[in-house]
Amino acid sequence: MNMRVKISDVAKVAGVSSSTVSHVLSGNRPISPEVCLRVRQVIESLGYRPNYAAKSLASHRTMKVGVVSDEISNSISGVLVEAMNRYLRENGYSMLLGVCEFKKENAINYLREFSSGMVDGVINMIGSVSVQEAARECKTVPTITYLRAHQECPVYYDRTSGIILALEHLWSLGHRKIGFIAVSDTNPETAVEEREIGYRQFFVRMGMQPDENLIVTGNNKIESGYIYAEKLMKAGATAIMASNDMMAVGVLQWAHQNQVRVPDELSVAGFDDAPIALAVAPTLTTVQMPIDILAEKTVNALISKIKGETPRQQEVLVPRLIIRNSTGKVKS
Amino acid sequence: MNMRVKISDVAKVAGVSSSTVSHVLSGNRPISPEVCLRVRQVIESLGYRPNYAAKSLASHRTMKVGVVSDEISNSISGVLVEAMNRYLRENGYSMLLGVCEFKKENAINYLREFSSGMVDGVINMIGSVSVQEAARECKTVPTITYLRAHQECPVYYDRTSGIILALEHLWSLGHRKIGFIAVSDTNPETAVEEREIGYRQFFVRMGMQPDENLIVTGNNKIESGYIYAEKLMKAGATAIMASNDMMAVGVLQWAHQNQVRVPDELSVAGFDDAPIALAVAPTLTTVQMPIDILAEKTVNALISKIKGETPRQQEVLVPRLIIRNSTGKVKS
DNA sequence: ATGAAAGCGCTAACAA
DNA sequence: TTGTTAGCGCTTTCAT
Repeated sequence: MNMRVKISDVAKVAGVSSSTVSHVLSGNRPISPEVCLRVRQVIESLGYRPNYAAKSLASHRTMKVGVVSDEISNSISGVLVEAMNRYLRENGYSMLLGVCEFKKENAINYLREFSSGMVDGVINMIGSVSVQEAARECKTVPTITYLRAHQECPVYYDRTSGIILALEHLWSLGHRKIGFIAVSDTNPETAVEEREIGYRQFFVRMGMQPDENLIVTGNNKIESGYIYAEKLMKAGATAIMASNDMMAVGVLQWAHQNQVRVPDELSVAGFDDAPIALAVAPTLTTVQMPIDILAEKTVNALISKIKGETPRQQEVLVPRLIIRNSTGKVKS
Repeated sequence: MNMRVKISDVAKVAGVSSSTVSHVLSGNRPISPEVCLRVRQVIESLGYRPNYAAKSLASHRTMKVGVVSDEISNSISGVLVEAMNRYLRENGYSMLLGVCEFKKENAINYLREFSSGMVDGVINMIGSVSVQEAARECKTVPTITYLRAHQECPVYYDRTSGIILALEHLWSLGHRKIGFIAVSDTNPETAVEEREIGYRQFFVRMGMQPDENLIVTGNNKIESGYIYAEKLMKAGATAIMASNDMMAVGVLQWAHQNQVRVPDELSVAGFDDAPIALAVAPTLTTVQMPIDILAEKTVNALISKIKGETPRQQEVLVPRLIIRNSTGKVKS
């Protein structure tokens, strides 16, 4: 092992005690200016850096937060993780990221690993891990599960009304036969998938029976949109609402490949407002996830929890519709 | 602080010494089957989990690798980070990720933080941080800088010949006026941007002077493609080669908005083969980064370095052209 | 095959 | 304002 310079070395050279050096670094006890300066110079000249493990062992704090996510590239979760990272750093924390690749086993491992003194708090973003499971695995380490209907989650984002917002927009453009690409993943906190509920609710509210031929279930990926677009068109859809942007992009791709003009012959709407919504042509009308707010509130909630403050009541965020170029009046 | 169960508690209940428990866990000393079983049962029933900080303080190992990257969402780096994460875990390491948001200051901070006993090794993916700088900040901690021409980097990927590959393809389709969107970011290890070199080299090889009106410099983002597409078309380009996929997507977007049909009226090629290359319509012809191989070789090199093995010689990977639907014969 | 005990490098309570 | 010292919870050498 490399003989690194330690706090006692600094103390010796500076002619003070280790605890003085420690306090110069932490700043939580008054130090005379001269001593402070001298210690800092010695630290500089010796190239001293505090040992992280020793520090956290002694102080019972790591200033680290563990985040478990299924993926980070090519999806809205990456944007979210980046935003959380930003807020964590603003509060002096570093992020330890566990990427699980949709394997629950990985997620559980990360939660266990993280909570054995590795971090001060955990953010669980894994859809298949419930609030209770996360809390159980993390034992005494403060844990926040991201975006669930469950009371203990600091923020919740109402996907049901998000879908309704988009459907109202399509309806106002004259669309009546609106295809819907649902998703099967239901999180453990809600019995049924919220976006599909929104779809069904909307049509009932409009005095219509939702047409089962216009409802298909995808896998959140581009391919689902591509595959189901044709089926929905054949079923008479003049517009397609997808449960996320990736599947909406798949629909656009199918349309392009089959000379179906968007939005003239087919309107397409997505959900999330992922970066890709702006990259495709035509740009995608979509329901926006307020990523920054979600990240901030989640991080803040965790930090309060770490500090032992009593949690605030759950906040419910209202979705916003972003109208771009993939939706238009129904063809007459 | 929470009174967590520690190794001595397990030892007491199991009627053995702490060191025996430790060895049951690590497996690096023979233990009698009965003792082993008893200890494991006690561990289970007490819900014991080793304290991470104490472990690394005593063992001088963290089994963690720090990765510094500018971004993770919406770019090829996220895919790469995910791939590295996979290989690291296969080797028993966890990843500590530092997202720097293109601020060099953040990068330096992460490198310093990581190398103060927080990780066993560091992977530097920040373009503006040179091999030397990274090594300096990380002191005695083994460090690998990702994808540089520099000798000490385990893999290198020849972008110059990658561009030439794509240009040969366009040339064979009859294109002679090929616009090029370069990028200004040059990494500290190479004096000039390699992709631009490739472009210039190609035309010289074809016995032509590269036309300066057909060369513009973008910022790696979609908007650059969008902005420069028009300029390059006006300069007579029948095809546009972009230095990355995002800018190529910007060109597609401009084309779509201006009723320029791709590839009938304009061919477009990108670089990287980011996920978005498959999401757009038409799908993008591009030069593929061998992400998985790059990730594996980089991770393996770091792990060897951690183990103190002598580094192997740098490996140079050959790019591959992926022909999709955004390139076609020049219009006659 | 197992135990005893000396640290790892730091923080924080207590003393001065 | 500063120093002394007792741990933090584990690994690992040395003994047995």
